Amino acid sequence: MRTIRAGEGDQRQLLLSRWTRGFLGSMPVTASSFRRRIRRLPRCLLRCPDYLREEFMQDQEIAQAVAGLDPEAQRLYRIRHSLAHVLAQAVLSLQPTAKLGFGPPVENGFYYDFDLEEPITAADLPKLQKKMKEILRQKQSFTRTELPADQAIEKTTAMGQPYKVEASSDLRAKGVEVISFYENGPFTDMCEGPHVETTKEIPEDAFLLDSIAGAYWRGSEKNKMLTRIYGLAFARKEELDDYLARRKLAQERDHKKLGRELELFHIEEEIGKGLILWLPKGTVLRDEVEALAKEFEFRYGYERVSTPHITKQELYYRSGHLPYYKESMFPPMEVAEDDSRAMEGDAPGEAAGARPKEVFYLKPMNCPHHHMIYKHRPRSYRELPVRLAEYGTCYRFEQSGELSGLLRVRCLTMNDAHIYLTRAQALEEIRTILQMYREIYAVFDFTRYRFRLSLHDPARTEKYHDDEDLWREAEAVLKEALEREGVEYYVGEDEAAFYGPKIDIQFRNLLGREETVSTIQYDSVAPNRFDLTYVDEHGQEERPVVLHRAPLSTHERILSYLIEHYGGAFPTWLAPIQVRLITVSDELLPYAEELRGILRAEGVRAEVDLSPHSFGKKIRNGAIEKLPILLVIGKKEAEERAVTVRRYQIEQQDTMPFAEFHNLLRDEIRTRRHVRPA
RNA sequence: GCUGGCGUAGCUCAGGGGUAGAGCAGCGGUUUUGUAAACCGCAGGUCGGGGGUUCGAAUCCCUUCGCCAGCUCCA
Repeated sequence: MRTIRAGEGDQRQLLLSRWTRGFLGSMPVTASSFRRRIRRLPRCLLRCPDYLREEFMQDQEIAQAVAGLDPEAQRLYRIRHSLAHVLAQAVLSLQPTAKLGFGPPVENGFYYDFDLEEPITAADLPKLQKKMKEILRQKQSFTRTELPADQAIEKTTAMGQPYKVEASSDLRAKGVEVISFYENGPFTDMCEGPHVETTKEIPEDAFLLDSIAGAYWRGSEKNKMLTRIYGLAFARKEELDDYLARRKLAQERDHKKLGRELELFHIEEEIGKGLILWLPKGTVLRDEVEALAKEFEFRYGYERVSTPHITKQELYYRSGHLPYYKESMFPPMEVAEDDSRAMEGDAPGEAAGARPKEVFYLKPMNCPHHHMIYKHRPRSYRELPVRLAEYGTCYRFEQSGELSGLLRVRCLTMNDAHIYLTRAQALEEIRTILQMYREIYAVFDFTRYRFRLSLHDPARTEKYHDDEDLWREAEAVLKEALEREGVEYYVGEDEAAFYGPKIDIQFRNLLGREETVSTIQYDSVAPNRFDLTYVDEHGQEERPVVLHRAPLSTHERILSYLIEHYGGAFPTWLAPIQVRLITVSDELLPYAEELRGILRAEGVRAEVDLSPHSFGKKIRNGAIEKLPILLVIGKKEAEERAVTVRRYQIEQQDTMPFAEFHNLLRDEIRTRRHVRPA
């Protein structure tokens, strides 16, 4: 039985493992489990950048597996890949001097990168698309030719395609002997393939040039930025339409849009980018999520702490954030007692005298503070694990282009905790953390996530600490915890933190983008840097291990997911307004207000609609605001001390005694039950 | 940070050289209503900011800020 293992050292294997482990899952992977999972491979292939795919396809076993993919997936792959060539052909016909980068198939379609003399804008896309359709109608056939690497380099040079020259030279440098070309009509491209036989196979109405964006050549910031044209492509028109409809639906649920419409949060230019103003309703969401976290953490033996937002630079030299992490931190504040009130514009030093200034930073993380709490007195092995939890607010100077709604911000509040324990306790504790994570996810019915074991790359000494023994131990513990808990996971090579490996939980949002939401990190560095100790049963001082964990991420990030996950229609326990009472006429208001009083006395977020609108309008407003429960009160209900319960998007309405409703509601909120349309 | 696109009323959007518009929301009246929009009226904008071209700029040019998408980054 052949076993494919990650991290076999050579570069190719590393690349391979990086892009395939997600689909191969737990390692080592046996041939049988490999075959079982191979069905999921196409997506991986499609998401894999072109230059890595070449590496990827050279693995015999994988290449064969791909060849054995279901014919439909293969066909789609060929269509998308061929459309990329057709796009390049169309671009060249408009701009013969365009230089070609890579043009691979990707999830939902394809792209091609161009170095253009004349910029192309979105307005040019219809023209290009028309040209592509003309090309398709020409029924051009694709023919493959193979050349020895040397000749391939000559050929690409003769073609006047410098990027292809670079790519072919690199392939030769890696020992590739034969390089293939595909020719269709007047167009030739260096390409691994495979392609359709002729453009006839490509349906004219199932693709669409979608967007234009910049992309660095070979994905490196140091290289020139090329123009990338994205296209959507499917095997049938209905699939394209279906995808477009799904995307439109996803856009309707965009947390930025819902955040504005439902008055959850606001970003004010005058306050600063990436700095969120949480409106009253959004603050309820934060508070409820926080209450959930505190409940779990109490149950799992955490103690809460609280730490300041600014701290002297000395702490960050000790932690190693300075100078290493400096570019992600807000610039320092220099303060001297004498000039702390000095106005901007005063001559520097004038008021300060000779007194040395203190330098403060906004904290980018909570860990250093928690470490100081741990070490404020000697610790005994008897009290380990010590679990310190804080919803800590941190400030990070993220690159401006990275900021996006709630997903990437500059002020964030983390569901943070640090666990201090002996090395022997680590495995059990990590298993317990994993259990807690899964319990928490179950509350929200999360399904679009996967676990990633994020390991270090021993070759990148500049990125990681250099104690290989510690790496081995830490990576083994995380891996074993995952396996003992029966968690499906994949391996992310070169995804560790500098201080240790991690288990990251990758969530996929509605538009398919994946982000780390939760994390569990094994820190082998902090204990030394902070000189953390405990006294063991023999009276010896020992180093504890530190685990960082954040199941509920940051308020900002988890709420961006929750808003999209629920499409703004939150379950009752989470909803900013849980119950709105709507009266058929004003004379019933006193009854409604009495019920509201009863509910609010118990902490239920209930309100009476006192607006001057018509009854119908009040119902409509309640629906637009996506409130989970509207209580309709007419004469009939008032006489019987009843209510009519109307739930969001549930047609069936029930009239019941208020007391009965009250019991149901109490239970629904306590158990955090989500009542949804069937 | 880079590339491209976009900034008009609280929101969604029209207007593309000749003094700024609609719907919704808001406010004031009238209406007292049984399940997704009652009626009438009022108010609301340095057209993101700054500079330029022009007799005249929301409109053309430059610059700056912000937003969006992608790329890069993400302890």
